[in-house]
Amino acid sequence: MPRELPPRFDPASLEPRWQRHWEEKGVFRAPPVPPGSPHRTLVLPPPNVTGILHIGHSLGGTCQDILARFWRMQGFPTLWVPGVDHAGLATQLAVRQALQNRGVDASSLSPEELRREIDGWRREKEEYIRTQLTRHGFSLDWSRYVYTMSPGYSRAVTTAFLDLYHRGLVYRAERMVHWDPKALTALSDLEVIPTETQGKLWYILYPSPSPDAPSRGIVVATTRPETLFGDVAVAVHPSDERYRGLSGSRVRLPLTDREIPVIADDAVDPAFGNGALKVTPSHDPVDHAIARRHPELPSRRDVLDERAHLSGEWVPAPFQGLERFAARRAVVAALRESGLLVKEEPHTHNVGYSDRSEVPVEPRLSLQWWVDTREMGRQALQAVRSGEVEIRPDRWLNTYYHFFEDLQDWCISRQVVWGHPIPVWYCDACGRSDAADPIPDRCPGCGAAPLRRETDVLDTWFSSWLWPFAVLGWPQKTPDLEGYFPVDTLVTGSDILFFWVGRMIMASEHFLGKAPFRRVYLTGILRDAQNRKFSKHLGNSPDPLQLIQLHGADAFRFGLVFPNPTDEGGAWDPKGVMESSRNFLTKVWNLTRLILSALPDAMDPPRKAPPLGPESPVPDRWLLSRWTRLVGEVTGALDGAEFTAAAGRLHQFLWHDMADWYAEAMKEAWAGKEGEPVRRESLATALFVLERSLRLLHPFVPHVTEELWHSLPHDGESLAAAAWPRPEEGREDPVAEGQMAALQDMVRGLRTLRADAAIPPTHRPPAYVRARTPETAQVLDQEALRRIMERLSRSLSIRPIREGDLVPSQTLRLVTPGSEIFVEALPETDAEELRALDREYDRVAALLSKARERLAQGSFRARAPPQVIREYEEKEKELQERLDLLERHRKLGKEVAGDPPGSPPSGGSP
RNA sequence: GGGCGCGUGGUCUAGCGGCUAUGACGUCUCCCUGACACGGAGGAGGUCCCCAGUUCGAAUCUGGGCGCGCCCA
Repeated sequence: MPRELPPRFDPASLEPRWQRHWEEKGVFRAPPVPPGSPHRTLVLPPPNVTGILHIGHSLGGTCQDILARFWRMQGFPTLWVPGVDHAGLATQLAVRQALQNRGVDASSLSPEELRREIDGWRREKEEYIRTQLTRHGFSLDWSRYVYTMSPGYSRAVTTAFLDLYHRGLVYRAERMVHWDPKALTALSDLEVIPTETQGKLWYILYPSPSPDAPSRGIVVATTRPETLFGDVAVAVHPSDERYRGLSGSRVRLPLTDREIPVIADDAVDPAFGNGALKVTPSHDPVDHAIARRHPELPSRRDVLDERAHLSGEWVPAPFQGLERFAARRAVVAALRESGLLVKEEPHTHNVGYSDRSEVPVEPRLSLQWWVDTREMGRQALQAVRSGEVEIRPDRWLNTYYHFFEDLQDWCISRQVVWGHPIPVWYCDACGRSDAADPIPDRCPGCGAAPLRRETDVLDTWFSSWLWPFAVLGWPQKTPDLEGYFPVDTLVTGSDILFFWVGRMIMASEHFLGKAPFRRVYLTGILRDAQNRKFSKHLGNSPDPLQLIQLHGADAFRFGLVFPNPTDEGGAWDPKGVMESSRNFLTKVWNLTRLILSALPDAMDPPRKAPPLGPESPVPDRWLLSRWTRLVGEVTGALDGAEFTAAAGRLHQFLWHDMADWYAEAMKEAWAGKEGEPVRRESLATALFVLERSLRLLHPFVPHVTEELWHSLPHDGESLAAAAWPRPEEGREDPVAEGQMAALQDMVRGLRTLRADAAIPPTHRPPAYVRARTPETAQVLDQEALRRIMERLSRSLSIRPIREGDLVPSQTLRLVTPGSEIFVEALPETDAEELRALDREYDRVAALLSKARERLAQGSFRARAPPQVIREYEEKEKELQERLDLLERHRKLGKEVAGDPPGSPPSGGSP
């Protein structure tokens, strides 16, 4: 039953009410589906339990919720799985910090105690994240909630490891890794943030061993002098003239009595420094590769320990135990003292910082577990190449190809306590080792017990790459896995295209033989008003929950999707954006109030479109026609994941078409007597279009649309479960569209004239209008439309005239594309109007000469398609006519002071 | 250094061979007109980054340059 609405809406009271309603009705609970039957699936990229959701999560979640609600309304069984990620190292470090704030030293705890601490923390955060997601209004199926360290999910991780291990695709090897010397673990590439750093470049003389040598030595440029004790050679480019003949000779390693060879290698950049490179195989990946290419060189010579302190047999006594930056100062001082420091210059370069502990990462040789990605990478590349997986926007395709064409093996071991254990055992008695779950009590080879368990844990990405199928129950063949896999669209940020998206495709192709999703939609990365990424470090990311409390979830969601494109990111200023989307929602709210207040008490729910005919009011026919096209456009846009375009069309339609023109045109008719047929028919149209438009808008702003929908006559108990409209429900009406456009053209002309001439709002002069097009003439013939025009233009009367008809002399004049307009006015009001006439004359003259130029071109007439030539000719004619009228009006305007009454409007032609 | 992408009123943006270049925000003027001042009406504001080329015709296609961003070294 219709009921009263307050003039403003209060999201804080209305939103939680609908969230409870959906939850109680189980609207988001996905039904079981038989394999192969139509359905839709989404999986929420699991946020880290470490922290709280940020704006990027809100953006991705909103896009997914729009799809989920759209699909559900289209009638598809739809599953959207929520979950969180244990986020290994990140969580461990956060808890370590929290403990420290409480005065507890984490390293004093046993791994078991630390794990318990972390798990307690995780439960707290989990709850908050769930609240955050719920308050967005996301239509997640919480009965399918997944946590990556739950027993079920952990089984998927172990199964995946064992499978790869037994196929020989997981191996253990000593390689160069990113090492975090503070957290004491290897890091993935993702966890290393290249940071532009102001450093120095030191030029160091590596002297010749004997005084009678042809040169005094080689000057090497380096940013890391402290590693020189680990040098095994000096390398130069083979074609570098400066060092011709030196390859094969030897130089002395500064600050030691050792000698190292000079070698030639292509990897050396002759343009960097002096073109000579110190080769430190244990502490630089490039150097390591060089050393391996030269079998005569040792490929390992560690001088930094796991905490990045100088240590080991190669480090001279005075430098032993120095921390890396202290060591750097000490080495530079010693070099300066011994005269081997040739020069130092400022140098800006990229240094990798640990995203977790924020210290520079140390390249380090260490024994780690690796995934052989050659075959899986090939499949992941193929899945996208073949179109099995679609990437949107497609400009990311090249980036994706580029990455997978040069894929490196993947380091999956981490030296932390918080993560999935690696199911590998070692027998210290006989040296055997193998992978098994659970690990055996005693060694199957020699019978020794107990076995030593691998203490490294798995990289978090090794669990999240299984997400799209592990959340559905894999490795078990659950009904969800059989019915709902694969996922339709994966929505995530473009920054994890490789680290997550690519690896999920690898995993799915390998373990299930098909792609995990049909489409990937990459959202942009939002930035703040100063164009900085929203990030934890900068502390510039507002908590979405606060924004929701402040402005409402609906305004927040709409502001994320419109007007900034969801795939572009860019500057996003919460204040401005939220205000404008809230204004839009208030507009929709009030439009509903207006229609509601006009509605008769006993109005049926709009079950189908009113049967409008040629006799029905033009604005009603026009609105239904526009709406019919709107349905097609919004549906098409959502099918193509064009969220911003869909939102923009709805915004345009509801605000400008429906509220500004349609409601303004009809509200006088609505205020008429109960029984009038026009009134009833028009309100039926208004109700139908409004109710159906609320359905279209619902996926974007679910709460407010639900509230409004319930205030209108409606069928069903939830808008979220209402059917998605189809264009066939409406009707296109080109005639009404043409006439309405003509009406708008005239009304705009009249309004412009009033404003230009500064006619006071209370003054309602009569207006004379001559049609220049058939549509304009049709409009002027209809009394009802003239009434509407009078209202919209605040004219006393609209009087159609013909060429040559007389109008009062004291008139303002205007020529629009479809009409010629005269408004009775006082002489002193028209000075500005004359200036406007002049401006318009110049503008039209410019357009005309452009069109003329084109037509005068012989080659244009010879080569352009006839259709285009005709268009230009018509345009020229129209512009010419308009220009003539403008010219006459200008002349008349200037003579107006002395004009006798009753002068012809357009130059007095017969 | 290599690769990819993007440059459209003050800001963000649509358009991707032929409309008088779209819209939002901001700004200016007038208006509290019976849904809404979180509003209405009307303005001002543009070398479509620059230079060549292709074409009858270029914001749109091609090449080069400049600027910015991202990814990989």
